[in-house]
Amino acid sequence: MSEWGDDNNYLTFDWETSGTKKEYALQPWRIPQGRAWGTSLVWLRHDGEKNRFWGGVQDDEDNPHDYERTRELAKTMLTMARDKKLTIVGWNVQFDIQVLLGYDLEELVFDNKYLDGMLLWKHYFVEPEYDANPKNRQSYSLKQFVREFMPHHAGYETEIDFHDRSPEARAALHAYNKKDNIFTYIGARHYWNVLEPQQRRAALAEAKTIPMFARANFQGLIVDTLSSHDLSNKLTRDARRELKSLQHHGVTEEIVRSPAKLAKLLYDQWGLPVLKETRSKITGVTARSTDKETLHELGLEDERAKGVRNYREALNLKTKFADAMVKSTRYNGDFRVHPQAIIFGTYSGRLTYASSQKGTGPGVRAGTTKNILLPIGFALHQMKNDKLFRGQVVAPVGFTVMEFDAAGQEFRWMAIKSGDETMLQLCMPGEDAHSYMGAKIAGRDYHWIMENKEEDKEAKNARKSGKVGNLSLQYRTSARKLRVVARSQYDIPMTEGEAKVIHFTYQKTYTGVPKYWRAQIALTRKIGYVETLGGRRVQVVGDWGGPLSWSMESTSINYPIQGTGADQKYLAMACIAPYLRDIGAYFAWDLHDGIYLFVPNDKVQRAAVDIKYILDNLPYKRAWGFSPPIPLTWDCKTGPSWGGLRDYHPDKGAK
DNA sequence: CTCCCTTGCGCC
DNA sequence: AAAGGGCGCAAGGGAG
Repeated sequence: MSEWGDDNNYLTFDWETSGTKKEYALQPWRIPQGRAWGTSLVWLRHDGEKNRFWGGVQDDEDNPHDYERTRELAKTMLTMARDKKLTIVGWNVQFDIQVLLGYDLEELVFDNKYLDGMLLWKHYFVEPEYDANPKNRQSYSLKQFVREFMPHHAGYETEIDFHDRSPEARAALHAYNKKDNIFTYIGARHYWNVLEPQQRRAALAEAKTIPMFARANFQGLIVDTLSSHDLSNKLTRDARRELKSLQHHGVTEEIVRSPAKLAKLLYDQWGLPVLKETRSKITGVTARSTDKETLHELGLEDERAKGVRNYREALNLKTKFADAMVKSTRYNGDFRVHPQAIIFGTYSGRLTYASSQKGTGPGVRAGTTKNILLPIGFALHQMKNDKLFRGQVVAPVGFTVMEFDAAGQEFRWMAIKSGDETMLQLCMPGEDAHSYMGAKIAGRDYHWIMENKEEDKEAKNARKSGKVGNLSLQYRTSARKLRVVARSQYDIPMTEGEAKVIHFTYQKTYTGVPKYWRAQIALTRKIGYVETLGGRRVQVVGDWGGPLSWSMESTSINYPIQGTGADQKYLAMACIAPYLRDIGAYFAWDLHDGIYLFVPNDKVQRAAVDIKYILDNLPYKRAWGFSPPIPLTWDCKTGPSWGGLRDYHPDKGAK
């Protein structure tokens, strides 16, 4: 696919929405509940000469919203697009597709193909965000596009009231919607035309997944709130137990929740040694750290510090991952949570999930309002990897959760990108990279470790060290940091000397990796951007001798690995989409290297084989022009809930 | 009281 | 000199 081509092949569309509360306008899952609805639908075809609009206002004071009438209008659009084989174009079209789903048009939605101007813009220009302040982030909104490219139209959205039902206001809204269509058309065409061919391919693969994400966002996830209550109570008991043994030492909830107060207690009152300080990048102010790693180190010598760590953890987990689930299901009113997948939410192309929407609520003083966060979902990407926590998310009745995860994803892409012969060999069938690294570290025989890793303690520990090394050292981690991670996250005792040995052994074993680091940095400095195997790009420009140089170098190294992982995931989703539709399965959520599906119970056995076959044989050559030198395989797990996933074995599955 | 910034921390 | 990367969310603390 090259230039934009015949304008007649595209159709833009846009919904305006409202609700019984303003905030419901952005929550399409409330449409079936009657709490949200479309107020204006417009679609546009441009024939190269002039704009041809269709659509209409869907409610005002005189003509209240009629679900069936609105549905018929949307159906007309989707049917025409399907029959004429048009590409449907939107701006953040994932949202507008959710509205279509709200009108019960799923079959027609999936009969069509989509393109998204916002997505194309991101593919054209994305930069890493070294500035943590979200206010300074690049906006990719349609309004921002208009401000930048058509400044004479900037501010066309002011004066528009989405919730005023007077016929005059609705007429203005509808006219505004027409403008949105025109700008969407101009923006999408512009960004499509300026993309390089390989960027277009990456964008198209991603665009194919848009309806899958829209459906997942719309449907939400079912929460077993009884489990949530049990978990919440358990965490309350855990916290109380910890506090009981700590309160004689002056610990309170208020102190533990405050880093400043906790530092005073730990270091001034208890007189513990200060192992680490934090320094603000902005003000340069230092503070004595009370983070988890510090508490872990202190806890090796002092039981109280260990207790503080456990106490704080229980408090945090309860709020964020147990109570938040119940709160969200209550807010949504459908016993579901709707964490919203944001396609291309990161500069590396990986997804993010939003758990809340911005809204306003009553202020403390009468007649005032304040900004609040509406709990539409939960922090899916951060959910604790523990059965009790993940078990809260269950499959719908009649369905099974299936997980497919790309085996050793980052290790394999690093092997490919670095071309390191040892790494590549370790990705071949029958090899075990962690045993190999463990053998190198311990000075033992590789096959002895592999064969005895289950029974022999020495072999087991060696492999464990090898695993930490393989997982931690791919991206320039120091020996010191390795030790902290091993001790505080993997619970592996490690001296400074041992950490240095592992650090040294890693670079000695995979000599191609440090070479890749250097080459990648040099290349990026030269051309000013980094590229993935799927053709995705990120701009890296700035002062290579300045304070951001370490970050810029890291982007150069890291992006081809993480970004290619993202490409792989989108390609995987696009390739399994037709099969999922065939068997009545659907995409549920994503976790970077894992794809989670809801599959009808009686189709699980077949799907385990068929989907794995598709995924193990993805068309990298056709899609990216790249032939992997090693197998890129996927593992399959199944279960009744996220927390209940087990490795799938065809023999057991058949019983 | 509200808003903004920082710290800490969950995941891959 | 030393430095894994990518995120979003909860909570405290201080400015206004």
